[in-house]
Amino acid sequence: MEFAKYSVTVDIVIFSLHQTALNVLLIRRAAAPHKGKWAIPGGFVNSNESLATAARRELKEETDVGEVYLEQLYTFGEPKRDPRGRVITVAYFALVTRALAPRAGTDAAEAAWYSVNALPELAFDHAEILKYALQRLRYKLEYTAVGFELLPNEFTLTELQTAYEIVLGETLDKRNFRRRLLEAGILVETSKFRPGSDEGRGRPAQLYRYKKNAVTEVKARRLFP
Amino acid sequence: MEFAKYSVTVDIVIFSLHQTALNVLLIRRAAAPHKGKWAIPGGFVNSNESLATAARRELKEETDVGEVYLEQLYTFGEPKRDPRGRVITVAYFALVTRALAPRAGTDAAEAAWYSVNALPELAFDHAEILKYALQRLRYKLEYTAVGFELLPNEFTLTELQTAYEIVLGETLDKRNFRRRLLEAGILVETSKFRPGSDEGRGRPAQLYRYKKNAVTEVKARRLFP
DNA sequence: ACAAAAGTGTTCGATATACACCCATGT
DNA sequence: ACATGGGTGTATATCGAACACTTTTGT
Repeated sequence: MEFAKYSVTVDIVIFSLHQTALNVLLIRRAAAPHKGKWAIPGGFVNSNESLATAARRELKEETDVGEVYLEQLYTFGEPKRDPRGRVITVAYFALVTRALAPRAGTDAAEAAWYSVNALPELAFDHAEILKYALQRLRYKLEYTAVGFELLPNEFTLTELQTAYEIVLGETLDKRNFRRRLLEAGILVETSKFRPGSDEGRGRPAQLYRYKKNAVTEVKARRLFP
Repeated sequence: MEFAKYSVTVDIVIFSLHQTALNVLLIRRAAAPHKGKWAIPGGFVNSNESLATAARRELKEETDVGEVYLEQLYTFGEPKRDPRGRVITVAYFALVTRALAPRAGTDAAEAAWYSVNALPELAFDHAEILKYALQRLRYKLEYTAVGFELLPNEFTLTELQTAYEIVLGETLDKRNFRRRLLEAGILVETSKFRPGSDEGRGRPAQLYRYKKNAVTEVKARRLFP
């Protein structure tokens, strides 16, 4: 074909919860351009793999996770966004379940979790990508049940509520929260209990799991109006 | 850079209303591959233009429209989706205001509007793209006020309601519809009236315009729950 | 006068919100 | 016994759904 060809990358905004903040995984660039600056992890798409496969591969390179929630976000393709030449990036966002030790990939000097409330200056147009991802995450959380993806397999209702509160940045009413999630029919109660989290004080909380495919089931039904 | 490069195209799902059906603009391919098959219009991205600019340019090549609603939809990049080699396409969807005579572009033998209820067999993975676009349009219509983009500048409330009914595929209550849209504060009434549409019979209807930026204003407030 | 389409309010049920106390456990 | 966090119900306000008649015009 006689038409111009461009490099294509996938960049992945990886969200996770640590303590009381929503975090994103960033890498410090080991090479030019923007050497030394923090950036969203990503990489070039191989010629035999689909975009989603490339995203999943990059995700594995950065952090040891099994199944994760992964969704295509938006494609950024301004002509000058990369000084090396035209690079079109398909951005994804991922939700991972806990603070796994991040690995520095091949072209990264370092990898670290950053709270979304205290981000460093970012390379390329990554600030824009991240802003967009955050907006989408908040939006999705209100309308669907992706919140679980940020928690381990089994969790207490308080942990789940806290996760929602951290991401949405507002407090929620405990009774209303529990009623809504239980009535939505996306939770399965287990018979296990976990002792109070603060030094074992307090009444043990029941552990729940979520139904697989719950995310799609709840679609279009607003969870927190 | 030492990495593989790929062709990048933009494909645009152009929606419009004709009479009683939601239509899409399709072109018949003049060249291989899939010569003679119907396809979504699109083309290669030039090296100096952004993705959105490329989409807008292609849109103008296919149909003479001024301002239109244009939104990035999704990026499709399966390795084998185009037999010529790896082609990644950034799909957009557009809403245009009336049935402008479509023009056959450079690589099209023919262009025509097709009802989304009676589509021909489509080239490449375009059936998938179109299905996705339709789903997104319906979703957007419920949550935001994009419906106007399918109508001329001035319209009657009945016309607007009909547009919603056609796209959503269900009938709506007249009084509830009017109340909701008027209360949403996105309509401006004009002092003009249009004589009854069927041979001038019936009471003339008041014409409305919509506020610019209305689409973003209504975001996140569900219009038809 | 009649046919055709525009326009207009109210009632009822469902759902969201606001709110405070008792329960189980560890020390 | 007390400190800590888990768990539960009800009353009120708001919003959506259902529903039928009057008005204006052309013929």
